[in-house]
Amino acid sequence: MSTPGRGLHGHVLESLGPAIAAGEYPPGSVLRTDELAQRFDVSRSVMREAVRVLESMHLVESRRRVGVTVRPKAEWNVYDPQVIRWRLAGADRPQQLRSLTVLRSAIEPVAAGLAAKYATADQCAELTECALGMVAHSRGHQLEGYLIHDVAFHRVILNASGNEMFARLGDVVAEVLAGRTHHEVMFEDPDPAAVTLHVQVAEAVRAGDAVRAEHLTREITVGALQELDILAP
Amino acid sequence: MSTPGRGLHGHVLESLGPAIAAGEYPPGSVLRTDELAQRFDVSRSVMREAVRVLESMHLVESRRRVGVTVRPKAEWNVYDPQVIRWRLAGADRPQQLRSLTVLRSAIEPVAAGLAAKYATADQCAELTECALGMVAHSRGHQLEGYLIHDVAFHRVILNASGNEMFARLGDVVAEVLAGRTHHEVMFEDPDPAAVTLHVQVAEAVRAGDAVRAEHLTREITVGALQELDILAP
DNA sequence: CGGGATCAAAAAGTCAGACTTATTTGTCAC
DNA sequence: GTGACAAATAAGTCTGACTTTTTGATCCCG
Repeated sequence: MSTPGRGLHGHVLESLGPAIAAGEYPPGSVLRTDELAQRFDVSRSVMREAVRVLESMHLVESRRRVGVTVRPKAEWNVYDPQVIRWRLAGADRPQQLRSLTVLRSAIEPVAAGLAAKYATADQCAELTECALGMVAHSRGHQLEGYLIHDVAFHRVILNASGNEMFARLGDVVAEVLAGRTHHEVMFEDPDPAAVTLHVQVAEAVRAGDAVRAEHLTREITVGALQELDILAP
Repeated sequence: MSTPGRGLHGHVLESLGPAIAAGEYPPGSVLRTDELAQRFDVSRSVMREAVRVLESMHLVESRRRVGVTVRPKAEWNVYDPQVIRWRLAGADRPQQLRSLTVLRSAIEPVAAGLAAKYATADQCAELTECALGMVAHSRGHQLEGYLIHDVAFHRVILNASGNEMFARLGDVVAEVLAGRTHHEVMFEDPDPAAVTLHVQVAEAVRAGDAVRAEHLTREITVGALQELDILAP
């Protein structure tokens, strides 16, 4: 999506990264650089660069006389967009989508509250535009058009929060929303209640009503949690 | 803290990474691999590995015939623990601490609510132990002892939430709390109200009262925001 | 039989040099 | 001015030799 396999080492990463992220190599598995270089038909230099990148993501650890060992999932840099993409592309997809949705449910309401305080006039306008776009595509199986505006809406909220950490979650939210539309069962038009909520959030942000924007966004994320059957007994 | 400069390329990273993270090279600055290799007195192979790591963090972009260009801060992988550490070590420290504290204020209350539902008996016991440790070190300038138990407390909450994304923020929270104790003005004993809140959170989690755990934790994070003068007009 | 020192093998780490390739920039003709 | 072509440049790649660390086995001695 953003960083295709640029260069040979990138090509290797796109093959090896998803495999590790999918758990094909159990934690503690040992790989050898030379063997990998042969397998992917690249020089050791290239293979070493790829291993360095995997190491920086905490997916593997390289030690002398031992080799390249796969680290347990609990140590991975799970916020690395590349790792997230790799996990979403493999067997870990369901769990990844669930944990990301819970993350969204924590972040987005707070971000919306901040956006109500700090959003610029341009951002307010863009937000309203997105909400109207969602309304326009909410009926008649225009799921792709709806998705585009939905993603844009949440990106604007996260950016307008003024918090750099929130802003960088835009890509993650985009992946979750896209995943929901493309992979999960989504034959019907989006829930009208959700569409209304987005419009109301845009209004609240424009009005500078932080409490209301946060509350409404929380309702949106609760809906997202319910879609994945993440509920409290 | 966790990954000291292992190997030559790690040594280079520990020097170059903080410099870039501190903004010493404005976005768009162009570095050349050969020149860097000379400057750090390493071979090009080693320098290339270091550049690859910086590239995977989205701190720089390497392009043929151009060189290694520094990317704008908005594109950095700001959730990479290494990047966070580098930024905390440099001129960006205040802004980084603020944005991380806002992040905490979004995540931790939700995590505490989930912990109330999913915490094991062991985790509840550990939580109580941490809270008691905080009480024990809350008076008489035992800041270091207090910090240790404070960090452990929040780690347990994040782990007990059962969400892998939350769990991986333990290190970040530890950095923030340590930073507050060590760098900011912290001559006095911790706020007694905050200590009480931690004890109450432990109780709520043990009792399985998610709403109460979330609400109490929100009070704790509001206090943290106030310490940094992050308030709403 | 146990324990510590020593030694050998294994794999990553490092370096140097030659070569390839893509990209930019400048130039020249049209 | 515009288009094509050529030169310069810096990253990218490969190879081979060498070093260093770590492990694990062996051997000697108590």
